[in-house]
Amino acid sequence: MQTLSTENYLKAIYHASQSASGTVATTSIANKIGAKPSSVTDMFKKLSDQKLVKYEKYQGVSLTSEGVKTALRIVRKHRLWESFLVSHLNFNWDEVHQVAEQLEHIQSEKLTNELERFLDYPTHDPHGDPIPNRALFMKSYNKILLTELPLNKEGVCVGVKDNSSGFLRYLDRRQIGIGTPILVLHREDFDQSLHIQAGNSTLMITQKTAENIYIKP
Amino acid sequence: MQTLSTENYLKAIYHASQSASGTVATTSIANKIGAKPSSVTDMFKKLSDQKLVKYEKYQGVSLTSEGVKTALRIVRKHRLWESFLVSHLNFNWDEVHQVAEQLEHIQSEKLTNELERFLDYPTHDPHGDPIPNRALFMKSYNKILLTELPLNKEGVCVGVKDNSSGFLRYLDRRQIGIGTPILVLHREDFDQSLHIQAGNSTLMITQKTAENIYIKP
DNA sequence: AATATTTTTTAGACTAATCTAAATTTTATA
DNA sequence: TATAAAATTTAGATTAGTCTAAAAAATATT
Repeated sequence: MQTLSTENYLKAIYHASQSASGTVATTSIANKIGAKPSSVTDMFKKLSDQKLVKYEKYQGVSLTSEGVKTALRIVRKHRLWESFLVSHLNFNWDEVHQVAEQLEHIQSEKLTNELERFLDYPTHDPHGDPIPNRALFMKSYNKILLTELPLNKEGVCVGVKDNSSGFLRYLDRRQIGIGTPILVLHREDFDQSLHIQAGNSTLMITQKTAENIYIKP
Repeated sequence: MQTLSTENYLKAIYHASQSASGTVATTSIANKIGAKPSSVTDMFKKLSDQKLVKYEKYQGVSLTSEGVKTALRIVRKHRLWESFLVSHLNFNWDEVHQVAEQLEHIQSEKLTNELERFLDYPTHDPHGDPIPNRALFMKSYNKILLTELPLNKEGVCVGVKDNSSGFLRYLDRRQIGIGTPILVLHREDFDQSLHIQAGNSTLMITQKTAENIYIKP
């Protein structure tokens, strides 16, 4: 049985190892968790004793297969709860994260599985991230960044890289959301900004914005 | 902001002061919480510093009005979640308590209020206990124990005193639940056992059982 | 009322998770 | 490759919540 703290570490290590390859560094987890590197080292040792991570001094950590399973169980709960909050409790996609951070720690397999059934087995959460099923298996779209979408090729927004509520609310104002059809009309050579058609409206977005939007071509 | 532990103490004190009058004793809380009396004393001091309880050495505690409010906020969440689990997630009334014990600590006013709306403002949980509304106000039925229901006077089961899953499953087997119409056919002088009509079936129940069933006459 | 029993509190210790400051190792740079 | 900088670990301290054992107070009993 994990504590709240160990669950948060496992999840942070899981997410960190998704973006970077190889092992995960102490400081990167310290930043994610909001703790000092020395505390992270202590926790790495503890998780290593429990065989949830492989840890070698000064060499960072990687999740064992048991560690991955534990992390995925938490990710599964997090994303199911986010889906519930948006679909039934009138939460906006930029409001769900903080609450789901708490709900993901509730221990009850029945609860998780019944919630999944109630939601009719969703495959993706409100940010477009895939939801692990009961067997902890998930398939993600074959997605690209909006910066990589060729000119005049129709695509659909299927997710965002940056989940911060600032960015999500910005997208709301631009009327861009999961499922919005997107077409790149022009790419400005000078600053890589894009003129796009999003749904019915035409608008300009910066390179930075485009780097945080996932597209299914 | 309360911790998980202080919230559990406040709730325990609240429930204890519902049944007994006057102040609540150290040992009674120790038993409810499953902690040693010395730990309870420590916590009483802490809660007293926070002005959530009135505490005098060797004299037990009572909740301040702020303490009552905090406790009721937790009770509200507990009962709303229990209602949700039964009405939408296929939980039986004997399975909800343990999960609700975790869910009641989730901090999000929006979540609580939206859940209440989603459930269409329920007034009672699956055990017949009243749910405090947003203003923390609740009204309970004018209920009596089944032992007090006069012979041949029609009543309806509106709650149970003992919420243990053993008792609840026993009632399930007898097909007694919230809303079941009950009529006392005969009261045995010898051992105070009752012959009752519950719904369509006639059955015998012990005094102990009758003492744990609430009836609205 | 004196004594015995029970309840409650105090004192001191323990664990998990954190911190700061110092020491060590790795990585980058001149 | 030697040195500087950055990352990581160790050592020791802190906090919240708990415990045990002993002391003190309240309550019950003779």
